Amino acid sequence: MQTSLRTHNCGELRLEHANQEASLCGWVQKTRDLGYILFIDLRDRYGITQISIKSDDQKDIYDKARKLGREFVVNFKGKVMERESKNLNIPTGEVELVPTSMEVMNEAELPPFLIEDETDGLEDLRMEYRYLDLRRPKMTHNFVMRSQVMMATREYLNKESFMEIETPFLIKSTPEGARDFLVPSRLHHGTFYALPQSPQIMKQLLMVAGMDRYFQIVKCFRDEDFRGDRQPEFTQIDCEMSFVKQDDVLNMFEGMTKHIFKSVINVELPDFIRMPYKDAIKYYGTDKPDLRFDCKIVDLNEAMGGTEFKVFNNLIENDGLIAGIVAKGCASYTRKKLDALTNFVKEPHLGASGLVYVKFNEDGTVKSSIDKFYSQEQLLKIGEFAGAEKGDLLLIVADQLHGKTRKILGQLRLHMGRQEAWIDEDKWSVFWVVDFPLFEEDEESGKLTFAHHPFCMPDEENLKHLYSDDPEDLKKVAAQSYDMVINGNEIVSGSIRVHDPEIQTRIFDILGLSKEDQDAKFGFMLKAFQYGAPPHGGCAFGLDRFVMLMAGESSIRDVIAFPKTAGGRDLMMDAPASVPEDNLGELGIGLKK
RNA sequence: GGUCCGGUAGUUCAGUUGGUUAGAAUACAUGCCUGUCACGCAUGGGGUCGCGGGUUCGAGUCCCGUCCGGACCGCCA
Repeated sequence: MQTSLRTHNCGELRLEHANQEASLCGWVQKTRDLGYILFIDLRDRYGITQISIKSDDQKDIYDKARKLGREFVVNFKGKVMERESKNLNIPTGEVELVPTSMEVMNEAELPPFLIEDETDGLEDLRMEYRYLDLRRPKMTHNFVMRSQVMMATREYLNKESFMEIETPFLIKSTPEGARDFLVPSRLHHGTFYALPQSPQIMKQLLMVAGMDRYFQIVKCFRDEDFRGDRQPEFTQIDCEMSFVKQDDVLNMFEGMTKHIFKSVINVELPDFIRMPYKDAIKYYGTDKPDLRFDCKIVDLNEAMGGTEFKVFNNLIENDGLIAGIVAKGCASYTRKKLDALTNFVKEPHLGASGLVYVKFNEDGTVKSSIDKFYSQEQLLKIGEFAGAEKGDLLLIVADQLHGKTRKILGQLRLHMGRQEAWIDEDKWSVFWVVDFPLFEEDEESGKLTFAHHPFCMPDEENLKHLYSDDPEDLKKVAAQSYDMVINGNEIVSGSIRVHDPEIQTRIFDILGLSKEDQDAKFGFMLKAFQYGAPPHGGCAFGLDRFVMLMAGESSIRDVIAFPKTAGGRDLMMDAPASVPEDNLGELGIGLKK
């Protein structure tokens, strides 16, 4: 760490350096003046080192140092000494620097919040003074980790012959999915560039261009409403490979993920399971299950019939779905707790009509909300069917729509997992979900849309169904697409792509895209495919979320250097902002009054 | 686009049916303190109660509007 201003950084001095001369530069985090002695915590990116100044030994420095304010930038030169009383909580805690000289390199205004791990500032204030927030050791650590993830990515992909190629940010708007950010063209009034939502089409064209293996750590832009975990601009590790089948892609990026985990946080991940999409939905009610705890959804239609309970009988007759989860050890739940769970599933966004509970008490008795309709024996049988043991609580949801029942139970499962602390925070759940459907039917409207994006290759087995006009046949078509799920978060998404212009055109047709639209939006792509497109596929990692999980943070804002608020504002530079009317005129734009 | 919560000292918050001089903690300043590391003790300074309008003898408090922040729904192939 030697430079012309310092010999060491603030994180590296140890007992072995005792009695050596050292020069340290950093920020004053805190001073503790005991009268005869003054302690200063000097901080930089690497850590904190204590400076110790006695008033009788170093009167001049002591008097000057007492006037240091928080966040002053200071250089101390002196001798490293073993401390009289050590602080084993920090790596440098066995030594301190006893200075023979002090230079204030820059003074600082009093910062608006405490620049320590446990800050008193709320998020908006931290955003406005982001450069101060980033000085906090916790934040610094997140960005060290982010950098390491990017380095490990490049290291791995470089070894595997991937090329890093930049693709343009000013492209054509192709509103296939989310809203585009638009950039007006000054030279061609009335026309607009769009910022890419992802380099999807460009990377496919790079495969047509014969680049064979491409990657890019790249910003993507989406002009949707934002959330705590969603930003208008975010970073993807975007990857694509030629002459591959699905397994090749899965193996490659499973390897990369293991490499990153090993080199950044020293975790050895076991081989990833590959869970069919259908199973994910069936057992966990979501396409991104958190497998750090078990608790699968159990279908109960065949166990719940044959009684006087009309609600369930009707559902069984009409092919509805009754299903439940077994909450281990929760039979002792009070009325209040059960009511809270009922309210949870009844919330509008889940919309359950109710929640049935069956308590399998430790003494062998059974208590349920459907005691009126089911005998103890019947309930015990149902419990056996569901795999519930003494002390367990069976929670049952039923709805005509299968998808809805499973979604509710999936959410309830997660809720219980958090509430009962079933999730082992030291554990990692990393695996692939595969065999997504190509098309998805909205259960309420019955409309057919693509589940992933329209460039996914149908699986070979069901390719023939693609040319059927029957929606039921179309729904059988699976896509060669896959997601990597980490602790219940979709971190990677990818597919084998369509490289045959005929199949691509057919998929656009099915989606109801007119020939004119196809030509206007994707003509250049369809044309390129006529000039020898290789079979290819790839994926994209959501870097922000990936780093967030590794750093143990709950918001991607904590791993993005200068993030925006939920309203899409940058509080530090105060963007977006208005521009002078002249500038708009140049662009051929007028504002609505 | 919708629903809800919030905006009071540098900061985090409290502030009773509308009623004297708007409080606490922390931060800051000054002094004291022989080893602190959340140092301790004492004293002190610090407020356009987001902004605009209204009701009222009187508004931090009630009403309307507006701006900002947050949570959630829709949206996010």
